Amino acid sequence: MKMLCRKEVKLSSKGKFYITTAIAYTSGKPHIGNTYEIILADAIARYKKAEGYDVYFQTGTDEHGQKIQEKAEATGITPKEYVDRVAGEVKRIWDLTNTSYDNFVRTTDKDHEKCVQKIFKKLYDQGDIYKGSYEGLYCTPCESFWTESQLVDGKCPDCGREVKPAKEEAYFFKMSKYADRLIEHIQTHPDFIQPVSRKNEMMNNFLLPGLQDLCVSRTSFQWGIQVDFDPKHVVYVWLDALTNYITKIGYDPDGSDEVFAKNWPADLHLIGKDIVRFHTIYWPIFLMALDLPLPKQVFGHPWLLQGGDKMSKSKGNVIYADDMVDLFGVDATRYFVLHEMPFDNDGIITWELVAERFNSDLANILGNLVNRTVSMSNKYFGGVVRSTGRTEEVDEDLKTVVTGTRDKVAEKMAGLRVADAITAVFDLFRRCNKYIDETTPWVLAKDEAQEERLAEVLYNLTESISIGAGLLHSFLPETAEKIVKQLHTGLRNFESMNQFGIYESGTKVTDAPEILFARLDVKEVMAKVEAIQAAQKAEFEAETGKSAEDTVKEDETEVVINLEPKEEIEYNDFMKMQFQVGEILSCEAVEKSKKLLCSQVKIGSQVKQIVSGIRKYYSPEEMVGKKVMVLVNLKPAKLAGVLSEGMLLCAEDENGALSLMVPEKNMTCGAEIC
RNA sequence: CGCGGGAUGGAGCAGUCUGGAAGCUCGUCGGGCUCAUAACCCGAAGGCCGCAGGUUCAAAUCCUGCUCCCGCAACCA
Repeated sequence: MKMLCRKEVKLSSKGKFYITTAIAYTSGKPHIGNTYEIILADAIARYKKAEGYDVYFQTGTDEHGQKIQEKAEATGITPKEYVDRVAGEVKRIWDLTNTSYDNFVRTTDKDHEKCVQKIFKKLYDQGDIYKGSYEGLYCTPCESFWTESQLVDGKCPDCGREVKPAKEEAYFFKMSKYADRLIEHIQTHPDFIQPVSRKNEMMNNFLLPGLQDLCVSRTSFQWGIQVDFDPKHVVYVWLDALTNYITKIGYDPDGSDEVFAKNWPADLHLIGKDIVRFHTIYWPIFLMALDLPLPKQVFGHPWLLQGGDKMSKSKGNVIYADDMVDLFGVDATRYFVLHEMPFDNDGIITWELVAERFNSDLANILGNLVNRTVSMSNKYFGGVVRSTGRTEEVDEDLKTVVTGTRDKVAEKMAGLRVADAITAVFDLFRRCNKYIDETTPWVLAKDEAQEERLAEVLYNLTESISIGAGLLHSFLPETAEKIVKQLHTGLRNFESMNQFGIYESGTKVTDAPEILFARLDVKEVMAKVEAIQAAQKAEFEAETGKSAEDTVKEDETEVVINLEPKEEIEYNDFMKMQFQVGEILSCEAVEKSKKLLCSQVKIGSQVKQIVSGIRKYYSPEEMVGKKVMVLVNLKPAKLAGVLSEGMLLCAEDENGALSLMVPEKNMTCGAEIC
């Protein structure tokens, strides 16, 4: 839902500000980490608007690619149906979090597709894109290319058949042609890549060693934008996705419209740190080739991580914006992601942390402040707030802090330090709480002679809160509006937020103050969280078919694993495999790997070297002396360069944890297992 | 030696580029207050800033080595 109560934009605009988020890949429902990006962009967009910029804010979805084609096939629907569904979901969540984007683009939009085709043609005609071939090892039945290292015993990892060296026709973009220009641009524009640590990463890893030409077409799948002059090719990902930033604001190789002329170049591309490379290398080079100016700034924000565990649906610990909004509300969700995200490092989100933040910051500091202030006005003056001029020295510091907050926020926002900006606003509210303690209105109320002073104190508080609410509006729009509504005033414009005394004296505040954020019982929250997690697990099981029917529903503590049944085998097939008890004589970690252990295993009178991926679960020391189950006649293979002549058998649980299979009674080394 | 990121009081983070008394929020403990949502305000405890060296008058910050974590890559026989 777009915000309605936007203040009329001053004509003295500071100029335009075009901000984009990365478009979300429609391979699944976005979790809170993805949602963070759009909320962050929204806060910046709203803030810039408040400052007087003419803001254009674009987001959307990236809907092409092999993965999506496969997902759709697996679900039994067309790719278009699939992306319609997911894009709808993405948009729903973006709207749920009250983000004020101006344009929601989809890469399946016809005008975008058409424009990408034109761009592709133009780049081809001018020689930046050329036809070449992609070389690798090809498995004909699977229609897949594999690299040497992906092969299993020299054969296709999917079907096990022979592969042969082959070439696939593909179009490539001549990256190297523009590399020098890009390097110079990066070096002469220190703000281009933010934070700076990412800039060094790009220079050292990709630009300085020399850029490879980029493959920009594929023939191995169809779900993409067709290359119109060579229909068996589709345009490959980045040329399709990145160009949304221009195609959807009116770029056209044959002549762009005035919207494009006004907004391009983008002022800020807000993206995740994982795609910095594409936005600071390939994208600028595409733009150079199109003879367009480069975006002014690319900010690669860090990730929001689930504490302890990695987010995974099977564990039921993925946090979605919907659930957060259900439990805490829209603004609390926005507050958490905006306030808790570090600038440079990854941040941590847990339900407990969100609940804690909710209570201490939103309920205690802010909500309670508004409530107690409004209540006192009602109690002592029938709700009328008036300035009497009975100032005292103690007022000065309050006013200094309050009027200084706007510029503090401005300074933080200029550096995209959104978390620090929001902290500055809360410092204002903290100062107000302290002011109440310093002035003790309830004491003044007992002395009739102090009535004028008491009125002034409450006026100062009300005025401070309305300034705070104004500054809060970019971050927590609904809350800010609720506050000024209770104070019976409007949102203040940015210009005047460093001036004290604008709240109209004599205004009557609401006589029924609404609780902005009701304190939460963390235990109750966690009980609801458990229900959410259980539901998520159930959904996962239903989707994957894993243990859905077989798991006894009422016994939730019992976790079982059901596998896809493999095809039935003959006894002879079984007899082909030779299992024996082996004794581990020695064991050491494989140097080049993090997961592998290399064991010398005594089987009968011979000793075999066996490499296993169990380092996470067993130390080399504890391996020694164990009698384990070994598949002996497996064809030897090299792992991380080390020869392995068999396989140690393990059981794997639902979390991927491994346990070696050992004989239940002591067995002689070399005993056959059958 | 695959690439990269990280390690700061119980928790979450700033500070590191541009060396100069170790900071913020939460939690804990003690006190104050009662207008308010058991909220607010004040105070205290709690850190050899991962380890070991080096540069410097001075190092969380710069340099070297090491350990441990986390992504990616590879691989999980």
